[in-house]
Amino acid sequence: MLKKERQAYILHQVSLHNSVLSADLSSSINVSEDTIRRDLNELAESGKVIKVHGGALSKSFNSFYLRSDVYNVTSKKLIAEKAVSLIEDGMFVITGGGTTVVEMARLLPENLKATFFTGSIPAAYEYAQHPNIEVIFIGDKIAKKSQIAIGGEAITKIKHIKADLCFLGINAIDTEHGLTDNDWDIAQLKNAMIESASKTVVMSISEKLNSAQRIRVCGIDEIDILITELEPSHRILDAFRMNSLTIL
Amino acid sequence: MLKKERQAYILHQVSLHNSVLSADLSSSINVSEDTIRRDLNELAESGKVIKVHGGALSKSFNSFYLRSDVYNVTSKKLIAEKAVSLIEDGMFVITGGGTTVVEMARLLPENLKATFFTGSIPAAYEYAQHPNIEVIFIGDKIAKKSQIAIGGEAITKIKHIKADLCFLGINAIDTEHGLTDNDWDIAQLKNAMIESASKTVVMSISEKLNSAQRIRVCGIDEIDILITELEPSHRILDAFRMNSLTIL
DNA sequence: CAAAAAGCTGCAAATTGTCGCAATAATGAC
DNA sequence: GTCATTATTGCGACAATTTGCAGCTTTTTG
Repeated sequence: MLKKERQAYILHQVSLHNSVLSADLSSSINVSEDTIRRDLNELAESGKVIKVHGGALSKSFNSFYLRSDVYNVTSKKLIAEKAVSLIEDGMFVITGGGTTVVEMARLLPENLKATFFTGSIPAAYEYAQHPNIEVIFIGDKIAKKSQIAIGGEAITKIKHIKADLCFLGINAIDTEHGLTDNDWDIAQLKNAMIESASKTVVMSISEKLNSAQRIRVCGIDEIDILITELEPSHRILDAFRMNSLTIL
Repeated sequence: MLKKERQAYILHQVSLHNSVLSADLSSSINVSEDTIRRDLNELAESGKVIKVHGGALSKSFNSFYLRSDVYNVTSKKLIAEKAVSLIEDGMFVITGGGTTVVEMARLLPENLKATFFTGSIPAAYEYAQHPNIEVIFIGDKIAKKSQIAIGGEAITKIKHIKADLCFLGINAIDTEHGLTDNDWDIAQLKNAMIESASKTVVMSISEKLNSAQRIRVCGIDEIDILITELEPSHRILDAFRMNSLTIL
């Protein structure tokens, strides 16, 4: 079998099954795995497949999420960067959904090894792109608006988790009412997450500070760390600092 | 043998087998390999064949494999359309992941009201875009390659579901080995889904018919409906029809 | 962390390709 | 018919490509 012919066969198999193993190919065409590897390298270099340990993947498979964020991206990136610095190797982290969390997911350093729990589809998708992170999806009925799993099932599952950190993007926070939200199910979920984690980190752009919504998630005293896009010393944050929150 | 005659013979062989080896030609026409090479060079220069190390390939050879990408999309759409026609209002449907399933998700009619269970992130994302569909995500550890939840947790959850229909995109199927896959976890998952549903529908482009992978998912008798891009009466499908599968 | 699997590097053997050259066949002019 | 010219072919030496193997490193997995 000619080299090109073999590579064409490999491409064909990849497009057929979305992935191939070097060992399978080797035995089905009767050439050494070295040869297959060299073929895969060439195909990967010319961009026809994506090479992975042990085989190759179809290129078209992984790209269904378009990055179409618009609003407050730079603030959210700033927040996300501060958030990432809190995560250490080996940690169990539970996170909600929302754009800030997704932004954080994208900024996780490549070599970080940790386990992430989430019920948010976009967040889970981002975590799954990361090479060293274990992703556990907390399933239940999916709320359309927020693309997050809500319901008793999810809450029970969350209660069985003991995480080191909980990251939440939030809708409203003030020192009087604490953390509030406008969706009952989401509020329950966030509450459960907070109770399951040793430390709770809330992330918010400064606009949302000192505002309140209808439904209470938890009191200010259950939150440990507050991250905004501002300097930690900014005076808007004074009130929170006085409630013994750590400000980043 | 005249030069032109020889080249015509070579062209004939190429169109017949899609590829030729210089050594084979040399021995079958009794000329030196040098001569063959010179012929191949000329044929390649005038664009009649594609020359490669050791021989030559038919020009249509490459486009045959390149076309298959595009061509597969349309077949997958065809398959998805047939699949959609099986779903009725009020049904409980459980589905796997994979491109065919995602394609089906995109084609669900706007007014359809049904409940969908899945553990696939891309599929759940698509279902969640639909206005009238309830989406239940079956959570567990996410397998990176396939973006699908796998593990005992997911399987237990699936076993508690009683669905009307199960849709699976598949890797390989034949009448002898039944449904087979190349990933152990995915195979377990598919098996659980099949057992939880009254009717199982498998979707496959015809190229995957009559092929087998390493791990068995279930026997052919546990499958009810087979959908391919072909006409149901196509003779490739005869073997499956004889196993009392409904073919669409 | 240790065993197993996969990958990489350098190397040697085999195959294939190229170039120049000479022998031969074909062609056309005389 | 003869001769010169040209095209074609095969040969030998050398270059390039391809492939498998052994030893070692990296990655994965339990």
